[in-house]
Amino acid sequence: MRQSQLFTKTRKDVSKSEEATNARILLKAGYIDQLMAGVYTYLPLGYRVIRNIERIVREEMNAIGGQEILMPALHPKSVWEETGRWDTIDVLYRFTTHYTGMEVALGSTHEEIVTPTAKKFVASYKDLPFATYQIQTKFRDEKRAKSGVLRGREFIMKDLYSFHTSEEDLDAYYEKAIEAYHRVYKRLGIGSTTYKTYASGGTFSKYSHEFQTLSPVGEDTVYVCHDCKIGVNEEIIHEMDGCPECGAKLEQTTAIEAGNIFKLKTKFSDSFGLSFTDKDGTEKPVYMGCYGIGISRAMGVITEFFAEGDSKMTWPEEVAPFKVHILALNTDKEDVMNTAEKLYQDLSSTGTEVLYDDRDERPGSKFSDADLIGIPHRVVVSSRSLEQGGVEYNGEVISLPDLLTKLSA
RNA sequence: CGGGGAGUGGCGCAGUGGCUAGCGCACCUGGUUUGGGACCAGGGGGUCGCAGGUUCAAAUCCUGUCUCCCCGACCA
Repeated sequence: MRQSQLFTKTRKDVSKSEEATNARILLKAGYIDQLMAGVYTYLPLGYRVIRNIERIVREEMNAIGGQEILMPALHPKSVWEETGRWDTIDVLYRFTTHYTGMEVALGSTHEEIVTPTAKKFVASYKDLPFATYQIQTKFRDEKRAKSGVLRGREFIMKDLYSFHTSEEDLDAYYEKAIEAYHRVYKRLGIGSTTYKTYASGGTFSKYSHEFQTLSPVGEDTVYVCHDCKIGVNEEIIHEMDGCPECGAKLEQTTAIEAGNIFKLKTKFSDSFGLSFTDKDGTEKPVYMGCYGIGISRAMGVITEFFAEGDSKMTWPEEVAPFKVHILALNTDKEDVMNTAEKLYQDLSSTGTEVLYDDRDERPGSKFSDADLIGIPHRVVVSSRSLEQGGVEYNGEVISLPDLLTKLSA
């Protein structure tokens, strides 16, 4: 894309009252725009990041058999009454419609929706197991939205639900999901600091698991073993005598919750009467699991991890809005513009995603904007580089053919 | 929801009762510039969050209200 055509611009300043690094970087770089507390528009650059995160998550969910669907965000009161959660989830947006006086909710999670749907298709052990997921906007009436996109009232989330004939089958799938989650975080660039963390199982089971990205700005306190890359959530630390995997002493730190997986077992199956007839002819409840990843929060976590101050950022390759950023420095020089244009065309024709800064701006502005936007590969085309026989990449001048070989998709 | 801070051109800010509300950035016109956010000259853009009150006079004082940010509590 030609940067001159991008309708957003970078901003030199954002309000000093906004302290969160992810918010400052993403606002300054023109990735997001705030509508109200905890509610943001994803602008072209930001939405490209969101779609890249979604793509990675989709690929890994598909790899463990997840079938993608899209459920409603608008829910009738009745399904939430079935589980008794209409009155107990305080973050649930509830309201009465104007015309019909019907009471409805905006979805904060979707067990109440997916379970009745599954019931319509599950009758026999032959119909199980399966897993289905969606990537959708969730609504949660947080008492206090904060930290930029890390805790919003409206956010994008992937939620996968699995359905099984037995607890053993659920357990086996749960382990597969853990591996898939590790692959997701690795591809997001935060694999090395995202630890599987033991957390309270709530009413469902002994433990659930979170995926916690270690961060000084994290709002969760976790106790970690760096050798095993395992953590223990604050709420259950009293039950642990050390690392649950190797027994070593745990170190206290802060982290951002990047994912959360639960064994729901039969809690929701029981509420909705989701059962199947087994081989022996007896009726049994379906075992369920649920597995969440905050997509928009992941964008914030990645920003926090890769930002340097609030003016410099480098996106990991797979999530970056573009792979290559071409800066044409001397816009009044025909040979510079011709070379940059050819490079832009050649790279684009191989499928490489390129942001081409063709704007009539001074070099300083272009460098500053590029630092902020954070595209991982930067190519500088200038009179100086052409005199030296090529373009600049990674601090050295290389020829166009060599560059194309390196950066072509 | 408790505590704190803040709402003033598009953005960031200054302005503690008294001229026609300023500054930087951005924007428009002309010119000079071009390797780390250029410079000169000229120009446009504001019911000072909203509502009420006090006063000869309110961005400024008082009351209410809305909103944003931070801390805490909360976070199926």
